[in-house]
Amino acid sequence: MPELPEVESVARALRSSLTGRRATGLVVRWAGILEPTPRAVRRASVGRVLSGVHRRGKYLVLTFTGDDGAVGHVMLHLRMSGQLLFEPDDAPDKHTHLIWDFEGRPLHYRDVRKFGRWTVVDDAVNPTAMAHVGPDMLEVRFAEWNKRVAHRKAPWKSVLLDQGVASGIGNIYADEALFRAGVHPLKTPEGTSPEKRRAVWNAAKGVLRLAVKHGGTTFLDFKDFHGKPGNFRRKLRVFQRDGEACGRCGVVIQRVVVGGRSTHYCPACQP
DNA sequence: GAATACCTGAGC
DNA sequence: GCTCAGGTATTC
Repeated sequence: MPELPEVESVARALRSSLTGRRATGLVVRWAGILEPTPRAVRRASVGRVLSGVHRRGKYLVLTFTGDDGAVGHVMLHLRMSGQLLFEPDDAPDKHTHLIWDFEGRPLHYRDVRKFGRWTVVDDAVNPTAMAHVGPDMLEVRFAEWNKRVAHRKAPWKSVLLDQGVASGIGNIYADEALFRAGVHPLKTPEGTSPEKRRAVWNAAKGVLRLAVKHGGTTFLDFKDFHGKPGNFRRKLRVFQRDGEACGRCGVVIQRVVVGGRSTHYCPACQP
């Protein structure tokens, strides 16, 4: 579930609670999460101090520095259901796959669907493994983003979800951004005026920023670092509101499938 | 692009 | 029992 705002909330929590602390142990309960191997992840991190947390789109890179100056980088992607819980009240359950120890303080990684990955990578900011990931949606300027989308013939919905164009938008915020911009999800960037493209860029950044401010959106199981849900859900205008009246115009919100993803829009506000 | 694969759980 | 789910990589 986690999209850019949810991952940003995780990044901030890691920075404030764990940077400067040493990873003193790692219990692996489901090894498929760790790439290329559990041993490699352990070697990159355990015994070293967490010295940096970088985020680009939905990706995090944690940097660990040893007393000898050696450095390891571990890229983390939560995919659909990954959660990081710091000093949780709940005991580990069958979905708790990793238990990190930071000098006596436990950090649990839970992931019901086991899609998330922790991968040893070669750099904090531009790892080879992220070569196909575009600039962060909150960072990219309009001129650069416009260059990347202008000639695309795929539906807007698919282009917003393409992490190679710009990274961070997922299914929820793609629908919300297009609603706010007043653009139909099946229209294409190529067939959209530059002014309207700017409106999409602006709406995407706006909704992401607002969601960051509200701690993200909780649908199924997003929990923040301290086990609390995000409270942006009540701000959603179209996502999973098909069949309801649009809050702006009263017309019934529709659901269609675009690129295999469920897509929600108001046919009147998004012509 | 579309289908499929990776997984488990919720809801019907 | 079947369909769907906030993501992404891979394969026609």
